[in-house]
Amino acid sequence: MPLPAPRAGTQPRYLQLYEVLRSRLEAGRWRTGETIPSIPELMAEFGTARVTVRQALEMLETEGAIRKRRGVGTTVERDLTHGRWVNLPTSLEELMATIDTIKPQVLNLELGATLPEVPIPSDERAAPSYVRMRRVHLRDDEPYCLIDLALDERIYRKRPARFRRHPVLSVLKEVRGLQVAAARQQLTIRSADVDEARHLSIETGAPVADVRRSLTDDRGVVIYAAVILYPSRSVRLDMNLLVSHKG
Amino acid sequence: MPLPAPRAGTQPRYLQLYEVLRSRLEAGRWRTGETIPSIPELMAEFGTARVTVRQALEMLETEGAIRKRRGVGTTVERDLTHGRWVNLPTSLEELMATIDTIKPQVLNLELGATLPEVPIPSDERAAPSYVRMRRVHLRDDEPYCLIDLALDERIYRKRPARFRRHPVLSVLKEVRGLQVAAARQQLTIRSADVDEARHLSIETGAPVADVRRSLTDDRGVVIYAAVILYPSRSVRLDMNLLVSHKG
DNA sequence: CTCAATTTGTTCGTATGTATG
DNA sequence: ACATACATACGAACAAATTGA
Repeated sequence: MPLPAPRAGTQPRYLQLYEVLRSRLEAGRWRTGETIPSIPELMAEFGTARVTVRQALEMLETEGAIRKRRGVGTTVERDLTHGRWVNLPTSLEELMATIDTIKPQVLNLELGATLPEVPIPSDERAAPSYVRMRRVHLRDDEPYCLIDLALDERIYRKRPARFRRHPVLSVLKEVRGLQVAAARQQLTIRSADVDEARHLSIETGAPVADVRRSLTDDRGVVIYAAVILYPSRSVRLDMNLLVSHKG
Repeated sequence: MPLPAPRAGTQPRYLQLYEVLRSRLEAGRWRTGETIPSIPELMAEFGTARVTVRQALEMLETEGAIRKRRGVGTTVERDLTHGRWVNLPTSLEELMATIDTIKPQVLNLELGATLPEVPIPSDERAAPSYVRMRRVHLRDDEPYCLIDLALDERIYRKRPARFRRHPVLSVLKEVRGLQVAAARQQLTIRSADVDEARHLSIETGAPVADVRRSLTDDRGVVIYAAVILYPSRSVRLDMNLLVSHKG
C-alpha cells in the first residue's frame, strides 16, 4: 500500500528545499568548486524522495549556481554569497546621501493631499497640505522598492521638478533654512497586497519589508512622511548599537 | 472549455489570499464588527474561484478573526491591529534592559568553542575560547526566537549558572570591570532551515529575521557574538534616525 | 406577508501539480 | 517511466439564510 504523501507544510517540498539550499549557498556554507551533500544525503536530511531533491537541484542548476555531474557529485559553480542587498539607512546622514543616480518612476502625483498612515508622536502636527507621490525605484531596470510619500507642499514648490525626478531626501538637503529636528523610521515584515506585488514583480502574499519614515522640523511640523516597501529578501540593516540620541 | 488553473506563483492561492487579508486586518482596514467585502467581490479582486476565497476565510474564522453568516456577510470579530511584535532593540541600553523574566531553554552547551559566523571588523580579534550555547526563548510557552551564541569563556566562568539561566546581555551588566567599546547588529531576512523551523514551530523555508550581534571590549576582543532567529512576521524595529555614533 | 436581491453554504465534475514508491 | 494518492483550483449550479422594499 503506497503511503500518502505527508505534506509537512503548504509550500511544495521541492521549493522548500530549493529555498533552504539557496540560503545555504548565500550563507557561504560551501565554497565555489566544493561538493555539496549527495542526493541520498539530502534525501535523508529532508526526508523527501529522490525526484524531489533532483527537482530542487535542477532549479539551482538552471540558475547556474551549481553543477551536477554523474559519478562526481554536485559542485558549487557560482558564488552567491555577495547577495544583492539593499542596505537600509539607519541614520539621517546615510538617508540623505542616497545616490542621486536613482531615477524614480512616478506612478501617481497628487497636490493638496494628506499624510499616509505613518506613526506620528502626539506632540507633532501635520502641515496644511502635502504633495503625495507614489513611485517605483528601479535598479538595473528592476523594481526594488515602492514608495508612497508625502512632502510638505510649501517645500515641494521650491523645487517641484527636482523633487519629482529625484529621491526626495537627497533634494531636501539643497533646501535652505530647513531644520530637521526629529527623524524616525519603523520596520515591520508583512504580506504584499495584489497591486504592491505587481509593482515589485513579486508574488501576492510574499513577505515585504514595510518601512515607515517621518521627518519633523524644529516647529514640530511633519514635513515628510513615507511608506516604503521592499521585497524582504533584499533588505539588510546594519546597526551600530553604541549611539547617543540627539535632542 | 475550462481554463487551466494558472498558478500565478508557487504559494497556493488560498494561502496568498489568507496572508493578504490577514495583513489588512492587522493594518486595521476594517473595525471590529464591520463587514468585509463579500465573497463575489473578493473573487473579482483576486481573480479566484468561490471555493478558494472560502478556504482563506475559513482559516481566518478558525483563528477567530472573522465570522461568516449566511445572508449577512463576513464581519470582523477579533482586533488584530495590536499584533504582538517583538521590538528589536536598536541600542545597547535597550538590549541590556531585556526583561529578566525570560527563561531561555538551553538546547546545547559547549565549552572551548569558537565564534559563530558573525561579521567582525578586521581590527577586532577573537577571545582564546568561548562558551557556545544554543537556546530557545519562550513567550507564553510559545517559542519566539532561537539563539546561537558565544560568550568569552573567562567572562562566563564568573557567573556560569546565571549565564545559563538568563539572557546573557542582562547578566553581562552585572559583571564588574567590563568595558564595551563596540556593539553592532545586522539584520537580514532569509529562509528557515529544517531544524531552525522545528525549534520555532514554523514551516521549513518560511521567512525569518536573521540578526547577528557582536560586542567588543576596549582591547578589541570580541566578548560576545550571537545569531538570533525570529519568525519575521513578529519582528518590529523602531529607529531614531537622528543619532551620533560613539567612538 | 411576499418577493427579490444579496450573501454565504454545498456539491459536482474536471484539470493540473506534487510526491511517493 | 509509471501507477497511485492527495492537494489545489476552476467553473457552475443549486441550497439556505437574511434583509429590505
